Amino acid sequence: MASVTLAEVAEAAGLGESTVSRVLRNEGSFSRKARVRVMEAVERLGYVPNRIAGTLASAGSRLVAFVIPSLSNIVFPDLLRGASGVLEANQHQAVFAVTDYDPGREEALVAAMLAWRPTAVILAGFEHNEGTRKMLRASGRRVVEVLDLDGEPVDIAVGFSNRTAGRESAAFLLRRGYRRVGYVGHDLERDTRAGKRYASFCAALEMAGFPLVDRQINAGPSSVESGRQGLEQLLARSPGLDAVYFSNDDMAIGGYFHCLARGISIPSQLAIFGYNGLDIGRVTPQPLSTIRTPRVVTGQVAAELVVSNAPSQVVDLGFELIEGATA
Amino acid sequence: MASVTLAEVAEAAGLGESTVSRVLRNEGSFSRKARVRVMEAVERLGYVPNRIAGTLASAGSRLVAFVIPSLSNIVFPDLLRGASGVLEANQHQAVFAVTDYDPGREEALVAAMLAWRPTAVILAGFEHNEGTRKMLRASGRRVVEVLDLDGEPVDIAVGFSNRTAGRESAAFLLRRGYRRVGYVGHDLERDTRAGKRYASFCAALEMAGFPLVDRQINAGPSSVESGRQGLEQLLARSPGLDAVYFSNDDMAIGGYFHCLARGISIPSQLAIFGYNGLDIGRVTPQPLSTIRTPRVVTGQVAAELVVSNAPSQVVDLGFELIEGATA
DNA sequence: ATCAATTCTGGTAGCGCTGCCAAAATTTTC
DNA sequence: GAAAATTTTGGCAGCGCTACCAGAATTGAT
Repeated sequence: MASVTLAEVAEAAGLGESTVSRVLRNEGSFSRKARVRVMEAVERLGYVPNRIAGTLASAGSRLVAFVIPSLSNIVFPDLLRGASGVLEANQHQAVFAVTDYDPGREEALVAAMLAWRPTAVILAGFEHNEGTRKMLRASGRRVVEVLDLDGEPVDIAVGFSNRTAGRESAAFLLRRGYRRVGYVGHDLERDTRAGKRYASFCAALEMAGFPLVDRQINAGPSSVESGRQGLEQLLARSPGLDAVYFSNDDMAIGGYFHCLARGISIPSQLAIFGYNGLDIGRVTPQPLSTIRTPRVVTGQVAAELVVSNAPSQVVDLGFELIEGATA
Repeated sequence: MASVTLAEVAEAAGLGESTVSRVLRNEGSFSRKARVRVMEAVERLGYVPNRIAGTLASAGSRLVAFVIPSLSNIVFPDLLRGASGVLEANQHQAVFAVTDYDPGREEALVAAMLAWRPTAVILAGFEHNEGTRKMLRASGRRVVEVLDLDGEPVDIAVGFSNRTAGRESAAFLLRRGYRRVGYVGHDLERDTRAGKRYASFCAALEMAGFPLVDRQINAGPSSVESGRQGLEQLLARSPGLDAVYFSNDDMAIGGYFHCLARGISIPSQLAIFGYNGLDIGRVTPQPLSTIRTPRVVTGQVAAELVVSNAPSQVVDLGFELIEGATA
């Protein structure tokens, strides 16, 4: 339990603590001989440096905190995946907490994270409590808001515009000639990015003179199952639709399965359009029409900006519209 | 950024540091008046406790470290999801790092994690470098090895037996009358749990007198796409198969899509069996035959054992065979 | 009012490390 | 070989907090 300390290593190596510290951090100057003696002692004693103490002494925690809404939505594991590679390569660690789309929890979790004096706090989108925002600003930490661009960043923002994505999705469907369009989605109050896509999608349809015909919004998180049920419910009510926009690809794949099961032919009877560009959508018998978002890259870029202590900025990574074969 | 310290709060509240500390931790005794004065000062100054310092002083980091092979395989986000709820409810934080199925990286990352003196280290399976195991044992930290049961745990193990899963999958296919069975999988060297399932699956087939006919193992991680391609390659070589076992559900769904696209009727022409029990498999036009593993619960149980400082033990959470309609 | 029991409070020594500085050792220069 | 320049080294304060303990304040009993 009482783990080996740097002082013990110094003792064993017959050197001063500062010399050992310098060798271990490979910083400042020391002789070749000192390095060998230190390494030998470290090996022999099984010394593992204590970063807690190191951080306290030097005020730089090399911890990057992620406060994310969910882990069920693939978006967030992808984000973490992109970031963790970059962080590990730069001797940083990722800490995370899950808010479950609850701004109150988010506030509490941000406070808990700040207690670790992280290099940066990375969180999803711009919709935070005023308390959260205030804490972040007062913390002196770097703040990166990711996966959205439609809002006023605290410090850095990395992502893509959900409003633009919604608008372009509508434009695409209209270009393809669809006129009786419906929507199947999950909880929009909580997932504000999905909400933004929905709002601008509807606005674009309306502007073109073909407003949204009907929508089915199911409570709870997005899922394949919810998409399948949602489409079934929507079609029961509005059988005349010629296209359906889904809140994301999980939901869209669910809708796709519903059509397969019911023999609804895609896209001639019904067109399907998603959001995210999941791998699975490329391998379905008909590739899914969707928008591919750079989720992993968002994580990478956010991590790079943070480890390099870049200035405040907004990075638009854009997205790619995948025509696919379902719309 | 010189953040507010406890000493400043004490000054502002006109109290001693120890009193403030006690109030903030809600421990030991202090008057109602002291609490009010402290809270007022905290609020006014925007004080955020420094856990780094607190941990150093009290030797209990309330950090739980996850060292996992991947974030692309849904298994691991599910594990983290289960754990993070329990940890947050108990004022712990999750830290994680991704090894990419590389034991050398695992060793380095475990060392980096131990530098934070976490309450526990949670890692996947039993296959670690000798150095990793030695470090873990010497660390005095709790160690939880998850998602496997076939091995010698360092401390605690929580999960299910991959060998049993492989064996039961084979038994199921045999019971259903399949005799010419193939396998489509991803990199087995690296994903040792998939390797164990494969080995015991084959052994069970052999014992029954119907050894595996052919297999297609593609490099790289598991994915829907890899499953689809793998099945195509396998069938090109061995057209007479009547059932295929996939290394997991992602792969199996890929195979399912291949059959849909090629008009191979399931299960009469070809049966498909997966592993994991992903949600998506329940919603495909024909529900996927698979084994459902308690991934989220594994995370919850691991976290609970850790925060309650439970004794060393092995927890078998079992799994459920889902008959589905594809085999 | 007095004394004991109880509650509350503050001073201070670390926790293990890094940063600073001065001292010691080594190398270079003349 | 002495002086100057350079490299290497070690001592110690202090990062912000908690644990420990002694002392002050309050309460209760007599």
